[in-house]
Amino acid sequence: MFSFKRVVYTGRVIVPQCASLSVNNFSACQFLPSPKRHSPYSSVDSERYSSLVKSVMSSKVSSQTPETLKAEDEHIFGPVVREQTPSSEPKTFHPFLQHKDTLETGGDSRGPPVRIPLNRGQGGASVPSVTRILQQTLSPDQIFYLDRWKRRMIEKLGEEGFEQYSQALFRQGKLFHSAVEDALTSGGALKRKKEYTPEVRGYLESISHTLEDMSEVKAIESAVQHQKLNYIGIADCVARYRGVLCVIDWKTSEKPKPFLSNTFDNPIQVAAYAGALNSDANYKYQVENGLIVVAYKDGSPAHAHRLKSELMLEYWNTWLTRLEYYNEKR
DNA sequence: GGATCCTTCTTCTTCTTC
Repeated sequence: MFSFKRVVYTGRVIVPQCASLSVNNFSACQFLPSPKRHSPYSSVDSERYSSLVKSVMSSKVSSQTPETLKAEDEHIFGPVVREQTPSSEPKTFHPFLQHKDTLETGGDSRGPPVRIPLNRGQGGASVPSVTRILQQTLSPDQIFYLDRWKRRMIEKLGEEGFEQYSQALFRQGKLFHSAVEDALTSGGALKRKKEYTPEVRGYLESISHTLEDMSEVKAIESAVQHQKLNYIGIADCVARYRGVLCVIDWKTSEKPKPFLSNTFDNPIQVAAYAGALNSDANYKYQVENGLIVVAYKDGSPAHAHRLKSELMLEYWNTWLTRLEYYNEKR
């Protein structure tokens, strides 16, 4: 095998023509067999070039990161006059919970779940949605990594292939959502496997253990609106998970997401829905907790990330800063 | 009927040993 030391030893960086190679070519040449003795590079001052080797070796495809790009840009174009990015604390405080008298229990109603349709009648299209706001207030780093991912995918699949791939991801997500909806409205019981299309079978198997922990489904695909803060959204589900009332978001994912930190802005989305629901007169109860369920196509057990009330409050603050940022930008 | 909306997804990478 090739150890790092050996790569340094083969020391391709010292060859001037290597400098003109693309990083791709460079990474290909690093895997050339390394002669153990009498190497023409053995006299190389490897210490002197170690940082260069390190920087080139630090990425298979590109050593660029948001930081290096920023530094590079500043060097070439001078310092950037940057748009204000969201701070960690919102400027104005808005309560996450509203009327404390209706807190938690959510009453004793055990009827069928509600499904409040989105009514854009009065507010019109001017009321922005949670996904729109999150999409438009991504951090520079998020934009960088998403762009890079897209670029690489297009290189691999071509423009058309990438379009099809994206559409397939969306279609799977939608099918999965409606299958879960179906299962929840029929009392939490999944149908027999055969009754689902192959596209969603694995995902449903993946979440089956979480459905067992679900009870008292109160709302499904239901619109929420924050009158004061002026935003809308559609919450996937409100139900009890292991006895705790939660706003629940179902996600499908190609990659495993075992940690909450793997879910990017999903917790902010859940907190935004919960905060809106708590202020929305259509709902006669308050929800303090959240749940993100990440389902996998191969049927492996879904990851269920619980957002307890303290954490929800933190994400609520993050949401408020994103919302402020969005409103300032407009 | 057409247009628009909400949502559906996508990021996280560096280190150098056996």
